[in-house]
Amino acid sequence: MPIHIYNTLTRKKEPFVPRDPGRVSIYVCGITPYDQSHLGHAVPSIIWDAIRRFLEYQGYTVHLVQNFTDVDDKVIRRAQETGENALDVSRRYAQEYLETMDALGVKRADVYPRVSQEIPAIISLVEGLLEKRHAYEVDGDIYFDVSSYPAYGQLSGQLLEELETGTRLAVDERKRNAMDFALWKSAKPGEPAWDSPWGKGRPGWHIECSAMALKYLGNHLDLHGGGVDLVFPHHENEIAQSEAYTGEPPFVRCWVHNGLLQVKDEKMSKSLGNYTPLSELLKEYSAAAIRFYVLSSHYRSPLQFSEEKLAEARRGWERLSAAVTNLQQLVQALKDLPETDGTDEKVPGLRELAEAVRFSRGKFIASMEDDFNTASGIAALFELARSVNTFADQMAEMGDAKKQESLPILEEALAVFLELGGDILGIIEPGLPGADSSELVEGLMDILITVRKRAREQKDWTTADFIRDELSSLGVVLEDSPLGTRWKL
RNA sequence: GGCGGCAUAGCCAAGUGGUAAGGCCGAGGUCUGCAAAACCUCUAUCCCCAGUUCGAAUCUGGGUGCCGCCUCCA
Repeated sequence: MPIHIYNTLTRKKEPFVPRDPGRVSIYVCGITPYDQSHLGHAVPSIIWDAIRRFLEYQGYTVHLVQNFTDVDDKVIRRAQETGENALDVSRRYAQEYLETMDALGVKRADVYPRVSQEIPAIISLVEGLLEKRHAYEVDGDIYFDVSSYPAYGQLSGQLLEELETGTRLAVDERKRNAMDFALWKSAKPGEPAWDSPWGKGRPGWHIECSAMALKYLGNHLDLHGGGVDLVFPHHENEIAQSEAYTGEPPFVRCWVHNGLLQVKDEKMSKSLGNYTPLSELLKEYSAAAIRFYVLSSHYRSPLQFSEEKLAEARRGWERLSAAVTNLQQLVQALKDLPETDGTDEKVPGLRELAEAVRFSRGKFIASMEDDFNTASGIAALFELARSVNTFADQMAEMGDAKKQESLPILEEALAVFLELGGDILGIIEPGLPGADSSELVEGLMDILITVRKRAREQKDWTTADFIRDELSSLGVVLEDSPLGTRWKL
């Protein structure tokens, strides 16, 4: 099955065929860095991270570009409030954004272009549009003439006439058409400005994405992403100006929009002030748990946020996560077993386990191929977790030979978790519990567990429970599984 | 007013024609010295109405409710 992706432009799932075989070009609308990042910003980052990793897993070479709109009304306003230089403000928040995304395990894009660094590309794009009479100048401002581009409205399904009558803002009298939008704004005092053929000024809002996308990814990108709130007017305008400029539609082969994060039925946004900074959330929740929460619903659905929901997601994630670390420990223990001569006897449940491994991998891949259905993919991992746990429960009664016989299948199961849940979704963290603790700690834990084991053998429950309780108060949990005692922090 | 989208159990959430994945919470059970973990069992006919069909959560029409966009926003 080829990958199918829902294309906002056609409102259908379409087979994914990249322009160049084996290579995928992706442009994702980035943030306007004027304040702290919140979960709403992380949603597209996490989603696109998963998409990108999946495409790479499938063998594609991905070229990912994500911009920073660092020259913008809000950045300027913030700078004026704090008395800073606008570019210093955006640089600081852009840096914070990148660090936060790192903390969330989001792989970096190949390029993070910034408006302030791309002025020449923007100017030449505006010049081209003027030459082709898709734009006009009024007092140092340049506007895009929407009437010059007949397909305007194709992405959002809006008709130009309807848009005009529905305009909520007072229309600038100097514009030819109410929907015309600024490509270039003449300089105002105190604002960052650059020289241009039309005097000092700065780019309008939409033009930068076209300029950067065309510059870094060419005239026909494979995928262009962003939140649904950007469909109109931002992406609509991007299409108009890009295609008017290149004369080679389509600018984008497939438009991909994610649903918005909502808080109490409103979208989370800086302007509504209903957000928790990501830096705060990351103190409470692991990156993997946050990713799990975001990826446990489909990317196009709106996602309801609340601490309770995040905490609920974390409980689910913990079970999955625990299943994997237990499996890792089990595989390790089996490898340490003394050599046996093997056995001809059938290992009960092993065939079923092998089947479950095969099924889960297949279901996961098929889910991701079907419009990146991460929710369904995660379900496949849970199903495998249960199969593995069931099998592990049965292993207590097996001899060493049968246990060793099971090792290859268990390793395969582990590989499924690590590759699909780990490498692709980033919700499974490899590494055994306490793997980062010192050898001394490891050694001491072994001693404590052995002492407790001896106490239990002599039914000295007081000593056994004392060890467990004291460790517990230090945050170390002991679990007596049929295959031995394991510990975790 | 216009344009998009959504509506599945107490909660979260998959599922686009064949008789409801998965997770959380809850109840009962198995295992265990106890605990924890794990496993097993149980909990929905899919917002309403009409229609198409042998058959619909899934398609069509009409309602109702909610969200997003039309102004900066991922």
